[in-house]
Amino acid sequence: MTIKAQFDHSNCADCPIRHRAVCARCDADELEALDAIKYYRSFEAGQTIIWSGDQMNFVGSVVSGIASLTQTMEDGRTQMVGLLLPSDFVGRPGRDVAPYDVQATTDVVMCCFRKKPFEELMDETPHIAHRLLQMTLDELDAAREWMLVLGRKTAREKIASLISIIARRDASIGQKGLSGQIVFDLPLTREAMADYLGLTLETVSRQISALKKDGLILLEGKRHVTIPDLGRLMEEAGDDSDGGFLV
Amino acid sequence: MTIKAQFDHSNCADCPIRHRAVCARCDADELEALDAIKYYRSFEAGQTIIWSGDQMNFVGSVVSGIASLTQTMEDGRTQMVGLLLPSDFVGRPGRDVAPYDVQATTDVVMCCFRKKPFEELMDETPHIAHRLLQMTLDELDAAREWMLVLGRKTAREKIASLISIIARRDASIGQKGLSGQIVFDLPLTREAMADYLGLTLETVSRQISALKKDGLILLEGKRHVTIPDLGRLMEEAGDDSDGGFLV
DNA sequence: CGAGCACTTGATCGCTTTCAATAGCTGTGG
DNA sequence: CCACAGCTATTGAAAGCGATCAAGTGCTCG
Repeated sequence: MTIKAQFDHSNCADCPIRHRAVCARCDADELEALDAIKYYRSFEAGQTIIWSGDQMNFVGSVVSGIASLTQTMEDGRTQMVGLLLPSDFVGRPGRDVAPYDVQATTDVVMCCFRKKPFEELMDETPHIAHRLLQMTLDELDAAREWMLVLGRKTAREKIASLISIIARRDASIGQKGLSGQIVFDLPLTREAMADYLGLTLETVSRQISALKKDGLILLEGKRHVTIPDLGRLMEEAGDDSDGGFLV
Repeated sequence: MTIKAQFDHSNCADCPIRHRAVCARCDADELEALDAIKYYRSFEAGQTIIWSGDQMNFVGSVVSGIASLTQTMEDGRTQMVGLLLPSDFVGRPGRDVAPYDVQATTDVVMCCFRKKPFEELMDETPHIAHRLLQMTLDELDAAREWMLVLGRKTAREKIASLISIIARRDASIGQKGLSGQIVFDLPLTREAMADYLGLTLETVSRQISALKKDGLILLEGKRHVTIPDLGRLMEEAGDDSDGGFLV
């Protein structure tokens, strides 16, 4: 069930994702046009936002919270194929049917646009189309980065990769630095991590325990993580620790 | 070393990828503008077209042949993250440095555009930007499809997936039907397949032998494949055999 | 004819999965 | 306040799949 949005963005100027979302490049006029076709929806953690195969009648941006794109095989095996953070875009202009399940991993607020008007708007305003192209290219890069993780990394490297990516994204959104300690909460269950990494949840649990034992991460409870040295963790992930690109 | 292009497309109208490439939607004027900044380059099988980290001074389309995008870890592990077929686009407007190696898997002819003028052209001609967005979204879908393969499929399913995807793409380009027998040549070495699938070349070889023994594929020599029943092969790949989307 | 390459096949090893039991936490109701 | 259900997570033991190491085949080209 959709719960009530806990904040009212009557004004796009106040929007927390204003400068990163699909509308980032829009001028006042364009923003007004978008405003006319937008509405907010909220979802509780665990809810499915869109079912694979469903008719899509909106596209939109994640305003707050985390959602995931998931593919499922007939026999039930699942693979997460995308992690949607605030400002990420959901849906594809020009496509009617959703190819993946979209699920709210945490409580999620979305800024939705009715698809038809959005598509028309996109044809008229190059700023939107251009920004969407940029974001899609970024997602493609992230997907390809992830293919390397899925195809060639060991379980330990996969976990280290995931944790350092979450840490970097978190730091990037919160404008915190990457040097010194990084502290954050894992937004994913062990099972969701396993789905993302192509592992079982038991293996995820074991490898997290191992990283903890080796002092690469500190755990308080199940979810609260402190990274004493991100560089060391990224080495463990098999990345060159200079790789400074933030998704 | 670059070898001489074996055909001269003085005229875009004759181009074999005219209707599928980034220029697909362009009108006569736009085509002329593109024509002014284009040039052809040819590469021999095995050549590296672009090195990861290199300055990119062009973008372009694969006209003929097959190229691959590959990521490499410091210790030498590699993962193919994209397979570029005729009409596929190489390079990213707005980015200077190549993030992946691009290699010619077979002999390749590319239609290149100098990057700077292409970027300017893109800002002016929505047809190009729009088509590029479409193609990028398609590639993103393909990448996500592949994440499921890499993360959750068994070696046998991976091989079956790769062969049926090549078969479908081949049939789509050649305008051949998908019913009845499909006959084609594998454009990849066992090692390249392994790189694509996150396997070793020995495992690839074993699984191909197994599929052959089970009658799912017929082999003549090492590369020439006949698929007696694509539906059955796709079942083996773990896909629902109706999944009719062609990349 | 021999070198080089792509590929195949065999034997063994080890990592991740699978199956299974247990711990810890939260919320509910007696 | 405690007992218990339900959930998430941890840990152990055993099995299986793909990797690794190794040898050998078949083809092309000089």
